[in-house]
Amino acid sequence: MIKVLVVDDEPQIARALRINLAAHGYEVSTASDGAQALRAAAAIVPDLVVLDLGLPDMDGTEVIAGLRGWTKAPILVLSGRAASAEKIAALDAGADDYVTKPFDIGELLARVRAATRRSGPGADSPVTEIGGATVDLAAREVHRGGEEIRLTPTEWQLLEVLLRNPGKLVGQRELLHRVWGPNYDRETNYLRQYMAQLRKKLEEDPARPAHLLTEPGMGYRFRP
Amino acid sequence: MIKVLVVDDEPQIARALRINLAAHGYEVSTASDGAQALRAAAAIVPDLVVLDLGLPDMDGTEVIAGLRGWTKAPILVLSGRAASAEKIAALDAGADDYVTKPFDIGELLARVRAATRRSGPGADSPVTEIGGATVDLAAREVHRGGEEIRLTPTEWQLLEVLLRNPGKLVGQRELLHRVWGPNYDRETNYLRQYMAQLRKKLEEDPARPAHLLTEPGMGYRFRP
DNA sequence: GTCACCTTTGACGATTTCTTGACGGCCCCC
DNA sequence: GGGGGCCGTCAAGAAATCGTCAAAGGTGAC
Repeated sequence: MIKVLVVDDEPQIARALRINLAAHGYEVSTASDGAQALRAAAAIVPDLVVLDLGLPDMDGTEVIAGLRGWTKAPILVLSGRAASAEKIAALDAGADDYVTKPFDIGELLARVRAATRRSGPGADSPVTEIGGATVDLAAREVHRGGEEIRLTPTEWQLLEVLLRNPGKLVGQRELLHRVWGPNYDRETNYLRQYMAQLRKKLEEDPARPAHLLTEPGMGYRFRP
Repeated sequence: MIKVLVVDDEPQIARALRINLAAHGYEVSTASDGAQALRAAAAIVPDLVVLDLGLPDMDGTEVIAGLRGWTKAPILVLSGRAASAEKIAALDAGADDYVTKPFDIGELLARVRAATRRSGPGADSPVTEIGGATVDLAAREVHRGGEEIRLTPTEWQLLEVLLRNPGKLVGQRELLHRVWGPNYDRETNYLRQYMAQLRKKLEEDPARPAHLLTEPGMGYRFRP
């Protein structure tokens, strides 16, 4: 089932979207502000995000950037502003479509179909190899030698951020923000703790990691 | 170069699109009716199609269907009709986006960027060449002859400031401020120390630097 | 209430990185 | 020719960071 995350601070609109999307066979989650949206997205890993730009806590483009950091799921932006500059900013931040309110629900559904059609058959099961383990981010599964390995939610989030940036260094501040939230800046002991757990579960030789690498003083890197 | 096929029977609009797209680095072809469009598409295999629905010879959805039969290139539909039924029909026929005329050219370009961004993820981060080494600032990676070279955090910061101002002289005070903070003004020995380390790691002949140059009494300069 | 699991915290050597001081060579100016 | 300033280099102590172990909250299931 296709998972859709609806982000809107107006309960009526959120409710209307939820009902219509659910009626067409989508699995719908909702969030009412930017922080909630980012957390919910990390938790449920949606296939599509419908995002209202008029959120109370964050600028819309920040939310888009936060999502784009780790997911390629289509982002469909709703907004009351029809100004071209707004549209351009949102689209260039990483949004896939921009619909101005008031909108026709039928058209929105068609745009949702168009967006999911592209991304749907494109990616089957993006499995990543780490040491002797295979990681399936979409299915949230890790196997090693036929055995299934369980990861905790925090371990998943951390691993996902790293795997979505293969080869690239991810700063420790960025990791903390993405996994624990914007208020965490210096709790690098969290990173040490969870990186050690991930290595123990995934790496062939946890003491000498070959794929989950430390860049001293900067952050961590996943090497395929 | 990204190839765009513009299909419109109104010469003014087709011309305006061609000029704007070409100005932004796209390779543009044009067609003025549906049959031409399908033939041109088969010939040049575009990466994106901008399609006006009001064609003289065929219905717009037929053109979309004809393209969708063999290509997954994004189709961006232009139309004077704002009716939702039209939009839904076009989107469900296989279009990726639908823009009603009159449209803002900046917005259209943003939608083109959004559409091509999805389909063409073959964008590696830009690398800079220094001596025999390749520096990837985004990934925080340095290679030289297949070997990986490690830089410390301070070395990265210093190198980044220089590389982001290619060819330009950066004063030593500016370097100290950017890397160590606003309280450092005269600690030029830091610069000497770290410039020497960078040269040893990056330059072909560290004693006679070819890219990380000293401007005596002023500062340092990166020469590409 | 108890249990199992996950998250958060604290602390400690081992290692890397940063800072600091000193010395000689070079160039420019006097 | 002499002097001063600036740069490159080397070496060693100080500081920060990392991996690891251990244990204290928290939360939900039963």
